[in-house]
Amino acid sequence: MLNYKHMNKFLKEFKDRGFFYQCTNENELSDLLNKKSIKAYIGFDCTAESLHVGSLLQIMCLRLLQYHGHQPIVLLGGGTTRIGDPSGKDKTRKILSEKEINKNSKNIKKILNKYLVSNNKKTKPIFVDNYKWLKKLNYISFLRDIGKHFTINKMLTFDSVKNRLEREQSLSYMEFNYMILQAFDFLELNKKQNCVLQIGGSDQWGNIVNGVELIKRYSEKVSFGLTTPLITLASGAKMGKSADGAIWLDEKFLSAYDYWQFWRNTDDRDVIRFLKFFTDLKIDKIKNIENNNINDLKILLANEATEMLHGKRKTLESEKIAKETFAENSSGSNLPSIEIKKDIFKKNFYIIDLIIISKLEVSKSEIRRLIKGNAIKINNNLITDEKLRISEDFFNEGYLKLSIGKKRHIKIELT
RNA sequence: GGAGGGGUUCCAGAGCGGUCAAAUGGGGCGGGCUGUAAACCCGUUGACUUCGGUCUUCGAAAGUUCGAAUCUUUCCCCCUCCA
Repeated sequence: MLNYKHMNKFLKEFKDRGFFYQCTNENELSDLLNKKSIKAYIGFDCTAESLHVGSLLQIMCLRLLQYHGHQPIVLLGGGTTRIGDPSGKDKTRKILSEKEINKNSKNIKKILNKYLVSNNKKTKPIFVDNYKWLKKLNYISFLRDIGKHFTINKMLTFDSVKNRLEREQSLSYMEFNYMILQAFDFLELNKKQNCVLQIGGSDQWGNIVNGVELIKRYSEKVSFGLTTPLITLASGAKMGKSADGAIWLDEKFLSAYDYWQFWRNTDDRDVIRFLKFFTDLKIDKIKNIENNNINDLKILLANEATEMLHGKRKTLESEKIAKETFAENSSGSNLPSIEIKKDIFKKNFYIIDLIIISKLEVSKSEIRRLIKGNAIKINNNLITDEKLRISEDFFNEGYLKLSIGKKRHIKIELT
């Protein structure tokens, strides 16, 4: 075991932050990192239009890499997405069209750029798409050059394959090849970019090791693999899913305020862990504040995480809105707002219509249920009559605050 | 190619001629307690409603019947076993 003192700084912080799960050869990697700057890569699937917090840990790995003077390579899996990674999946997933994959790839790149900006040429992220080389593969020569290095015997022992077979779920030949292609990616990046390290989630271990071995056999060169643990929440749920689905890293799908709220609502038990995972705060600093008021820590977490993605201005704004709506219970000048015209009151205009217009709810039945359940408030006054007619009288200084439950609020302005 | 099993509301999974908008669990939502936490308790969870009901759902289409998620036929899709 490596002496902690001599361990490479990047690797040390990687461990201190809880990023570390497995490494193909820790000592050697540490030595190499001590000697020089390297290039390391992480692959991202292009299955969805945006990344969500499930991928955030990987992104933070790349950031940490940059911080320590190494260069991240982001591999957009335009080619492998066409195949589908069977790791951790019970079923073959649907195959995406070319157009979708390209669109996804572009969007994902945009998000990653927010996290990986760098003026330093040496740590500037390199983006590559494996479709570029995978599409050119020639089947016969690929089998001869690459395929010969893989034995079926071994491939059958990998969890991704084994699980499928054990559960008697079919695994297509196409998916079976995924790991070979990923190994080939690593080889390609090793040859072309001199990339010597692949990082990934623990579910990628098998795929990564394959790459390391392929490079050894094919090029007789040493390379490394490093994996991060699968993050589960204290509640046992998978990271990244919430009420309305995934916590997207794209403002188009999830507003900065909602993103901020996601972090603000972190389970007590996860807060310190998440500060280490998802903020740039130094470990020492985190140790110092560990026993601070838990809610202050949550706000800190929310601020740090949101600023990294959405910038300072939107973060401050989110914090302010939150403060106004939760702490002061005021109308919240920065609340999301919509406008309605005075004319609308000429006809009967009920509370239900108001909520429909606010888009906070789309179903009238659901709104009726909410009213019965004491969930609807106007200007902090509980509404119990579903036939309540809304008039100008409800507006103070030209606006009104509509609330559903404790967490959904909107400002409605009269024009 | 042969033999079986199956597709049910967000998910899992009951129902197998009327009492079925469909058990139960999970999840979600709302309320209570609190700290915008956890745990716990309660309510709710197709749409519309003048709150009487009305309309649309059980892979798709057609049919039997007073009446179908439940029966028949055809089609589509998934799975298992044998060759």
